[in-house]
Amino acid sequence: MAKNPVRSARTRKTILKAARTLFGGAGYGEVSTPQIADAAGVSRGALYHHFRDKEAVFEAVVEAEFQAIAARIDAAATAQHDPIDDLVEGGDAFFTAMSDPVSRRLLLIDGPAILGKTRMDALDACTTTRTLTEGVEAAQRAGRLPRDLDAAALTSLMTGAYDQGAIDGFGEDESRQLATRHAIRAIWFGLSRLASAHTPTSALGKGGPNAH
Amino acid sequence: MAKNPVRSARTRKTILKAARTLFGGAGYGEVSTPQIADAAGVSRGALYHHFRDKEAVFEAVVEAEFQAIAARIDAAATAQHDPIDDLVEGGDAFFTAMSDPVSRRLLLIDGPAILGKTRMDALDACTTTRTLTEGVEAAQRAGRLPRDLDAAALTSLMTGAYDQGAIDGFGEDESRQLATRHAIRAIWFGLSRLASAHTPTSALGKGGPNAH
DNA sequence: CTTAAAACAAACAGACTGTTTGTTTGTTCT
DNA sequence: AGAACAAACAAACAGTCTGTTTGTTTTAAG
Repeated sequence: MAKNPVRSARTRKTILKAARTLFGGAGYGEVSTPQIADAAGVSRGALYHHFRDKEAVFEAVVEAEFQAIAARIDAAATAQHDPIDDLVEGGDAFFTAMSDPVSRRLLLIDGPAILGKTRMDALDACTTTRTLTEGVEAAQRAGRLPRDLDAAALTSLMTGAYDQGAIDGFGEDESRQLATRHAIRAIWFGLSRLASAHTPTSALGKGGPNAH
Repeated sequence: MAKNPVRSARTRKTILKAARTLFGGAGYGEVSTPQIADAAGVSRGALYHHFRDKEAVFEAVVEAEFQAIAARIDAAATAQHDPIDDLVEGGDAFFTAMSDPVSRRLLLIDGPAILGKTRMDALDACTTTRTLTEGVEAAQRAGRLPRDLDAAALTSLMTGAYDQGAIDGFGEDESRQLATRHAIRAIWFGLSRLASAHTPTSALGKGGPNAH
């Protein structure tokens, strides 16, 4: 299939590097294939030799970005004693990784719009979401998160919270970043309180403080 | 400015209706201005007479969508005794409104990517986000949410949770929708537990169950 | 050294965007 | 009512982009 794998890999990498900067800076719709080819120092023909179309270039960029982020999260994952602490730890690593505006644009803004939920989930399933899902399930098994909550639904909600927190909170100053980290910690610990109190969460609501 | 306001409003509305269906169905990038003009039964000239460019059409569609959703949420907002119940109520109305896949695509997927955070926030500030922000601040004043949490940061996180919950949970079956509503209720009640317990949230973490 | 396939370059066809130029419709003032 | 004028709409145009096709260079294998 590959007659000259070393050259192929080199130009492919060059194209992806240029594309990442452009897509992450201006957004998918504002970047043209001539721009990418010029920035990479290759012809448009070369680009279309290595990638089916513009969207395939973007998808490859996003996939690489996911893997890079996942690697950084895994590197920061030092197993704590408490599964809740593990979740907080992983989330903090995610936030730190998302300090890069290019990563934010690629993974959180343009990715879902261009590739769609299905393909984004497929790319994400093996990386950042996996960490969160496993963490939630482990915490439920340990009784540190309410067992009657649907793990997939909760994971989805918390993913959204992390993503939005990164978008809104990490283009800003340091104090806002701390406030974001603090708030998400509070969400985890609040849920953990519900698990400690032996009240089914379905019995909650429609009452004053500490209704029972 | 408008010499013939009745005709103007009529065609503008026709264009927006056609554009909403197309944008909400196929996505901004896959819809062309000839398509919109054809679907609306007008010429492309008419379209560009009423709107500066394709993006302006999309922005108008999103703005109208925001207002429609906000109206539905306000209509469902029956002030409860407890501010937490108010928050849950408003969120449920949001989820119900987001059962429409067109709304989801416009407001949650394409909107942020095409218009960007700044313009989306400007459109959202007077509608759905306002409800949530006010609810959070009211709950904090009432001591039903931890006062040491940054209201803006928490609102941002919960907005993300609601958005992702709508995207992931409301294209699916009924049981998943219930699980999503249940999980977000648990988040609110968990936070409310932290406020009831007189523990500063900053003191939480790095400990077993009910550490103190 | 020859050769065949991969890697790359360049030219091309179709489509789309935004602008310009021209025509119709409706209002307003006398 | 009729002239004058501006908004509303239609159609043609220029420039750009995407994806394909055709042609050239490079490189590994025989």
